[in-house]
Amino acid sequence: MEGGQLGTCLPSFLVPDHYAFPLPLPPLQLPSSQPNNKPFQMPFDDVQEEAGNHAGMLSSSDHCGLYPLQSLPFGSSASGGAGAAACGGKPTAVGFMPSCSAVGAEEVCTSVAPTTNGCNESNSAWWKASAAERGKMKVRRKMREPRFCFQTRSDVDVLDDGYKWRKYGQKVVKNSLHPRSYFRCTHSNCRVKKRVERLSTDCRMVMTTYEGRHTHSPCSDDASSGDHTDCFSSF
DNA sequence: CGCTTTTGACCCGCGC
DNA sequence: GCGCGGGTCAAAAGCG
Repeated sequence: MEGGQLGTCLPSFLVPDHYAFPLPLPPLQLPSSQPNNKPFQMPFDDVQEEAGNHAGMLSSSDHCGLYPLQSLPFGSSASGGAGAAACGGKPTAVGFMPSCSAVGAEEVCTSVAPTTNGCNESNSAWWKASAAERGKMKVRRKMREPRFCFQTRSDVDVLDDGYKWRKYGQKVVKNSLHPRSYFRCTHSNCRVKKRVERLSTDCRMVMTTYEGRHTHSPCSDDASSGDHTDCFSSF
């Protein structure tokens, strides 16, 4: 079910060192048959504006396939047409902002669960909470995890980011032609979730949203991604 | 047989 | 308070 092989290039330059990134940035790799993939990322957090500024420094560094979404309408810093300029020469990215409005305006994370404490509530399968634990779930819902979202042009819905995911739900959302899929990291004590959805404006574009931080390296899950250790160690 | 996916139901937050 | 919509649960089915 996973997509193509992992990439080897990690855009660590996108991440401000003080920025509480939700998870090690996945070395996403799109199917090699899609040379024109132009994924772009968009950090979601209460420091997103700053993150955006950092991202703005690397407009020319697109060799890794990831680049910022400055055109997203978040905050006052988002200027409507900036995207076109920021993404100039990257036609696949420009023009998909529209439905991003739902995303861009969407979540701004307000709480960042401590990486370690975040998992101490746990059991190997925290989501299999008993009815008695539902109360905790409610609280958890309010406390949103840091999120990280990006879009890619790909034929496959789920990109292989080196982690192992289990699908736990799928839902048709309003104003979207395609259902949204919900995934959880299968690793013990890891609460990271991922949402995958194709844009209604362009079915080739896949919007992926990560929520939470991985408490492990992708290598521990998937031996095939062992050669990405170096990339992740930078985090 | 164990793990994953599917899918309808349920829960909860939010806007009106 | 009510309805809507998003997110999650959990049983059943599918798959290797």
